[in-house]
Amino acid sequence: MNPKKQQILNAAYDLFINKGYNSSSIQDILDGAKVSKGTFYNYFGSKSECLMAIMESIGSEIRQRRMAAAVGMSANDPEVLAEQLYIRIKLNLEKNLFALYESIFYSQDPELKSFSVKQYSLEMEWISSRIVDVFGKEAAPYALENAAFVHGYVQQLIHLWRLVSVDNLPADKLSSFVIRRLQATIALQIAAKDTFFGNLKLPLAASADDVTLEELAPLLEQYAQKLKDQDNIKQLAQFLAAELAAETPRKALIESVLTTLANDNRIESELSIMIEQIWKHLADIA
Amino acid sequence: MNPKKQQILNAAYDLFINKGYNSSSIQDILDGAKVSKGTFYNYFGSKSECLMAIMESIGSEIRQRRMAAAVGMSANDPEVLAEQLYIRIKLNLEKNLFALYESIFYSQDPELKSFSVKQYSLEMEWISSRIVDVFGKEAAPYALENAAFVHGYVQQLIHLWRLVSVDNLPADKLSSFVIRRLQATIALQIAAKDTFFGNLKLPLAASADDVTLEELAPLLEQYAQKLKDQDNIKQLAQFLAAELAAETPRKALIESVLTTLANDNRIESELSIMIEQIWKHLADIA
DNA sequence: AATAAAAATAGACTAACGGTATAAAGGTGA
DNA sequence: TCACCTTTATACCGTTAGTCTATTTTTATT
Repeated sequence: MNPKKQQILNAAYDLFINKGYNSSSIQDILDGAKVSKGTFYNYFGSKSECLMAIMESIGSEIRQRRMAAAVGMSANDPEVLAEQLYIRIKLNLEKNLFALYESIFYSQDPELKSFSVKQYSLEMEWISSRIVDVFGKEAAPYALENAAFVHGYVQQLIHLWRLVSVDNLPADKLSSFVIRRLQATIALQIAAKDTFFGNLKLPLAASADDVTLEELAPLLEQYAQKLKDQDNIKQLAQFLAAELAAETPRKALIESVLTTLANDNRIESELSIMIEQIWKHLADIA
Repeated sequence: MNPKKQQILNAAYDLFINKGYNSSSIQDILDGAKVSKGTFYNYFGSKSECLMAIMESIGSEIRQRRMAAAVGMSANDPEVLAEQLYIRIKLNLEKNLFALYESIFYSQDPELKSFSVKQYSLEMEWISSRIVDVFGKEAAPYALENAAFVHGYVQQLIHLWRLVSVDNLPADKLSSFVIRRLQATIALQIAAKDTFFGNLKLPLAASADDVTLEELAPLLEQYAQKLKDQDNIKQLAQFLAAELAAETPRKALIESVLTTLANDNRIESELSIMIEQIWKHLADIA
């Protein structure tokens, strides 16, 4: 990453989380990053594009940490889900991201708007799929609405905590509490067959789930080629691409490389999404 | 209400819900209301003050409709709660208020910020107290966190609905669904004694609940005196104030007047809050 | 090493914003 | 007629996001 660009991102990041997005002017960013306006607009087409780059990198960090938390654990362990939930809460708290998320969720800027819808959909889709992991296939028809349950409950409990207490939010207690409530309610819901969304699915879910490992291999290869030769990640990604395309992919090797990648915090957004998809489809490999 | 002021409010209202608060300029409002800048600043000290006036009147309308929905029904009927929940959802949908709420919830403007915190607290406090109405005193320690449950769940289901379906949101089905899920989960929660907030309460709860009927009477009288003589509401409010201050208040009469007031859609915010408090304390009267 | 092409940079500039100030015009009741 | 208040129009201020252009720096090529 270009150092000037990184300077700008760092300064914008600090300002956005401390002063809020709308209240931070481009001039503030320029002063903070000690660059001029021309430099800023050389790297970002607009203020909102700068914000999106920041959000993208945060999303990437969350995906990466969540993968790291799941490595070597069984997918149906509710405590792993609670831990993964906790990862986002803690990161959001540490970096004061709530205002940031919400200020763009209801933005009028159409680019920001569609970006945030995509981010939101990804998160809901992720929670849904983890709910199916934990509670089994019979929970699938109820997964999406319970993702809403989890996400909404967490959000409101955080809001309320700030009004009722001056102490730091016990994020670990919060996430395990919500998962406990989820376990209690989802069992009853399945028994009662009480559904709101019915068969409705998120539009992106279909397309994202349909990507097979065979299709992923060339995409991964394509991504790897853009990296510099001396980058370790390039080697790993290219090996992974070749192995996925092979007649008989060696599962243990793939798992090993994935684990290494899941613990590398330099992973970019595009790659982290692919890694997650491979991980998801790992069971398909004999 | 002054016609010019009403003109401004109407124009601002239309703009805020269609273009959003931040994207609507004062000039837009002036053009829409066909008034000059001087007139605007004669009635509102700032753009945010104008927004707050709009939010206030919406809040008043919701309180009034919710009271009307509860008149003559028993307070512990879950279907009444579902109906009252539906009232807000429907109004928010009709008037496209979600963007408005969220755009001010995370505002940097300190006045707007504290205003929205107050509005939010009032809503959570209201849901909490209704939960105690419906599920009894044993639900009290869990009321606040289940208010978070209800509010957050509703919010997320609405968000998601817009992503998964092009149809109109079935707001009635949504509210009764959430109340059903609440009934299911809260029983289990009480049995398991699983609490997150514990004894923590919203700070304003204590002060608002402590207002007695005796203290309310002079406040009501004070409010009534500001009204015009020919206003029917003045007569009703003054009668109510006198009756509350009487040695032996006649419950049936008070209830009758409250019912009349609850169905009058001209009621202002300040009065509607008082009416709600009287209604809440009605059981105290012999 | 010299030079040409390309990329990065600084900063002046624009239009629009929220909000203030002021002077003139209009309306109302005594 | 007069005093008083509301409304209007408009000029003005500081600040905003974004554009444009001239200059400097970097890179590639010979």
